Amino acid sequence: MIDVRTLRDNPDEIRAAQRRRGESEAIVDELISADEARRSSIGRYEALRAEQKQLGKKVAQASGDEKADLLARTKELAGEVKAADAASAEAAKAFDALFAGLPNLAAPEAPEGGEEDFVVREIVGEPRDFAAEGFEPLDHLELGKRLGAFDIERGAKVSGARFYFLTGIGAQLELALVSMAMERAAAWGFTPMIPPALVKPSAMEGTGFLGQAADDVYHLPKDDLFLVGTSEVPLAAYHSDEILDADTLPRRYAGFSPCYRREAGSYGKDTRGIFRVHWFDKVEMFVYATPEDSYAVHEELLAHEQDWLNALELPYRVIDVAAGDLGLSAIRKFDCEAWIPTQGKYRELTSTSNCTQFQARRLSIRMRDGEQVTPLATLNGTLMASTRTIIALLENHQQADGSVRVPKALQPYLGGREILEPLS
RNA sequence: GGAGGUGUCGCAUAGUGGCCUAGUGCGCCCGCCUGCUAAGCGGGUUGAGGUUGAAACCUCUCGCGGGUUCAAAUCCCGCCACCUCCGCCA
Repeated sequence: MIDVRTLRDNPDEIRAAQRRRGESEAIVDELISADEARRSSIGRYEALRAEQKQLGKKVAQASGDEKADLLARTKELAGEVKAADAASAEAAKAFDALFAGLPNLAAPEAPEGGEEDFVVREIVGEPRDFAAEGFEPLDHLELGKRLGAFDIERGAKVSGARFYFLTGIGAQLELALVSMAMERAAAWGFTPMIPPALVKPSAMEGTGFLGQAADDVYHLPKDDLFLVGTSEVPLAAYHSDEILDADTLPRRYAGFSPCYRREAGSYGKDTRGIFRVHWFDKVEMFVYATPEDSYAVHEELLAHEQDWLNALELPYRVIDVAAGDLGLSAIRKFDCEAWIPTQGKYRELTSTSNCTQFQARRLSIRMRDGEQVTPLATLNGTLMASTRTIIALLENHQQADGSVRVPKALQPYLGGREILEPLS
């Protein structure tokens, strides 16, 4: 959530952000009146409660008729206090429900508009000219079959559509990528983490995934637990209800976990291969920082992501995601999209968001800076999303004979292999 | 899954219905004293919210949520976490 004081003192800033996100401006006025109702009901309750406490002390000292009189008044008061308490709790609940649905502001730098209105920040590398090389590139599914890297049919047999087994070199490739990513992250000052992939509702709610994205989340009703769609969720909740010393910031974590996504509403989209799946594994960077530092940290995360894609020798572009496509929590978001030859387009491989204090307020994560205790900023960024990284590697580094070249930086993690050969 | 125990301020502990506006010790911060340090002395030391120009002030916060009562750290119920034991299990 954003700072309530912004709502009171500067509602136009929120209206402007809502407009740029293509979201309702009317919610601002609803929030303002809900906030007023909430505050006045708190005032009523507190006045009654203060009187009750005062009289309670007198009761203890009084005796005889005096005590009987006081008890009569105080008994009546007890009912009023209870009613006022209930009324203020209800008003608070109404406000909170509305407020929780309000997205973060949008950075002024974020492009205005929807999904298609991103701005290209940078293009790195050049897509290969397969025609010039004299062969038609195979898509990742075909390459995967020849290499024995994954098995879609049996994934569907065992778990359903959009599931797969990574097999043979595919499984080895993932482990190599994970090791390489974790090792690099550790060298950059990130603490390697393997977090739980099953979390309580508060963690899901706090990171903002039960809003617009709720349909995309797996829920286990019997235990009221959620399967995370990214380790951002447990890594953000890791320090919930804590006050961190500002001197210890930024704190950088790199989490490796499975990610589960229902992909509701994506029927018929990206059905071929393992591009869009219900489960994949990912190494995610997560940083707790001061709000002032968050902008620089965001650039740092982007630089790490680019460094990673450079090491894998993939052609890609960086886009500045438009306000309407930021999601609930982010104020700004950069995606790195790798070139997928057989699709003839750039597709998202990594994404980094600055959530400023939005998640920290929901999860109650604060920092102590001298005398001040204030919410801190959280940021996240993908380092290595296994399936899409494997797709990009196979397609971009394929050779005319169906083999795949292993980029130099990855070779040590595959026992020095330079080429992945088709099975037979 | 079953039985029992524990949960109080950063840490340790006191507190069995009103004198708790939660005491004490340690730690920490500020000051005094002192060749320096230590000791000693005095003061401060959870967080959230309301109100205000600001301060004063008020409300909430003794694991969490309900209940009983005029009044709850204290009594009752539910939940959570941790510990011990039994069962099951990678």
